[in-house]
Amino acid sequence: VTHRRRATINDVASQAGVSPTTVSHVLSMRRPVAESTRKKVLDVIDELGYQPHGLARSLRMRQTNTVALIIPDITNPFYPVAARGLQDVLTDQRYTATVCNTDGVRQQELAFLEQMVARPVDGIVFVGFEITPEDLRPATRAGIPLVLVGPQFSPEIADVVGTDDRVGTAEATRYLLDKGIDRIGFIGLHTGGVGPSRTRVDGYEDALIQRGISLQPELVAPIGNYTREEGAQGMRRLLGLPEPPRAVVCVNDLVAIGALGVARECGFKVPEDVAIVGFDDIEAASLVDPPLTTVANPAYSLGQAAGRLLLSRLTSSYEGDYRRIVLPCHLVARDSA
Amino acid sequence: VTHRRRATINDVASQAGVSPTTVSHVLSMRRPVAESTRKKVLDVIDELGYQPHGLARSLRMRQTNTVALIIPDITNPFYPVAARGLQDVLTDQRYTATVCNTDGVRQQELAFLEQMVARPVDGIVFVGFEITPEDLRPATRAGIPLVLVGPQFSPEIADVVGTDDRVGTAEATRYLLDKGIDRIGFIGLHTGGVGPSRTRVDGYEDALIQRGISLQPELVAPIGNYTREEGAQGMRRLLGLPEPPRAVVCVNDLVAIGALGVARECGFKVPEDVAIVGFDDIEAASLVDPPLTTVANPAYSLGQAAGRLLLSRLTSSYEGDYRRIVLPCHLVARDSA
DNA sequence: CTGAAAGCGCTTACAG
DNA sequence: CTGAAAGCGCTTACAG
Repeated sequence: VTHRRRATINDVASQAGVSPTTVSHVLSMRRPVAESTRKKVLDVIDELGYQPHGLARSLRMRQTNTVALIIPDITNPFYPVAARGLQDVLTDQRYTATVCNTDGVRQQELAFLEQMVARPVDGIVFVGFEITPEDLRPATRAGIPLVLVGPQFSPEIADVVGTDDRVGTAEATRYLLDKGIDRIGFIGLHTGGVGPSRTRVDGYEDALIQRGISLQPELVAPIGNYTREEGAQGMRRLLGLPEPPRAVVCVNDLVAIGALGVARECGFKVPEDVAIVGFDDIEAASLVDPPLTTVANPAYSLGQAAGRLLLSRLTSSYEGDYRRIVLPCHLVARDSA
Repeated sequence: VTHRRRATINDVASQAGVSPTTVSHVLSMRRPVAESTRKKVLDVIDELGYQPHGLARSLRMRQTNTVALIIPDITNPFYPVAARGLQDVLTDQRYTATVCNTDGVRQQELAFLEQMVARPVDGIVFVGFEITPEDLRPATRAGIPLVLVGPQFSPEIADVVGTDDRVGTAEATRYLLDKGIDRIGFIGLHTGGVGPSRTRVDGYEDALIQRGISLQPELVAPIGNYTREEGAQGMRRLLGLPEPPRAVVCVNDLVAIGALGVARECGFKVPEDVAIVGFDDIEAASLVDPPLTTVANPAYSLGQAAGRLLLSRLTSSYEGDYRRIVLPCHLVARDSA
């Protein structure tokens, strides 16, 4: 346990016989320093193992090089990929990300937002389910750039990135209709706030309406979380209907995989008796039996895009209008539908 | 874009007609404040929307409430679960985690370690592949508590948590031997540093030796990364042998899933022609076809344990010897072996 | 080419 | 019950 006090810039200065000002400048190179003193200072820095204290520098420079990533749950396989996209972009500019899991619970979303604003971080990437523009006030008031992730947001109060999932689910639904199936269900209308499920349900409805098929409310199964368990539950409800659907569009792959399990348990053959399509194309989608037909969601690119939007305001000092980036998604036809 | 300057403790103080000292104390409750002034201060705080500046507080209190999680890749499904375990423990004590992806590259591991020490963070959870005790000097010198994750570490320089995977792979190997298979391969000896693969190979060898079966070096396929692709490659090599193995133990599930795909491509039936067992029991393991026999790795508990070890030094000011927590793992028999 | 001093926004001995 | 002042470790006008 041999830790002596960490060396400060003053230690370096006195040992090198110069002022802290000069030490600071040899490090930042923001003004010329005589070669001889520069060398001397560098030697002492090396000898003492001096490293500038990041916090002190941040306080002074009003810049922390830290960004918050607020998501529902890193354990949901969509987010690690998005997080990686974000981090790869941030790392290039020496920014790091603090990740917060909210479980999509409004109270937690608000708490983390406030905590991150208080710290403060330089920017926030927010994947919020229950959040409304009003809730973002703390961040905007503090002048902290924000990127909202989700197709349901409009760029009124922050930059926005999202997937064009309304078109995506519509495409998936049309794919089913084209197979001659017209009794199609949907699992995953979020019982809580608005959430991204709204746009996906919309796409599903778009396709049906476009083909002149009347919407049947009982074919839409709401769930509280986007997990296998809830997907299974939703599927049980749908299959328990007097006249069960012949195909089901799911709000995401996890839910679809849950539904898949239940279908088989209940003796339904997939896709013959009931076809299933997911959303996201997580790694597991291609691994289940049968491999899942799904809509590929460009998670990594989404994370990158969010990072770039943020960095444009942090490092390129962009101050223009809020922007909206909508990434296309596309159907990946496999065997479950 | 209506952000006025963030209110400081001085703003509150002057507006409330008291000293910053008093404002600080009504917030920290570390000394009594007259009820009337307390109320007055609270009102002003509310009015101005004042929130203490976390950085300033951290600098003064020498405590940042931030922990670094340094891992190879959040995209590898083992880590999100471990990260969640860690974060759930941290959140209770108002700590947050910054996550760093090193891709298991030594240079990156060192760079992030240094960066986090410089910040500084209060503690570090390190899942290092290429790291040696020497490399941790920057952290220990700075007196920053460290938790090393991996079965290959001994608690000489930091607290350690790991899975008993030597015993786990031995159990898996014995399971195959008990099925009458004695030509068994191993995919995933890491070509780079020591890494956790060493202990898993050891377990595999333990079981063979125990049964008096001689080790065949050509049956051990080294790979550079623990991915599906590399797993596939390793399997191709093994199946290309003049006398291919009848079963394969894989360093983790991703590798096993890669191997599974290749086996089928090459016309081998699993488990009849070649049995496959993985390690970790990630979510996808139960979803592939056939469902993977694997060794369950308690990722979430591992993350929790790491968090608790860290917090014991950060909040309970434990200063005793370094501890080592080894969590048991167990075989989950499914259909691939 | 270099330094003294102020200040980022807090907390906490010290004093009354 | 309360406040003035020092200090956490930096950076940066300002001055010479």
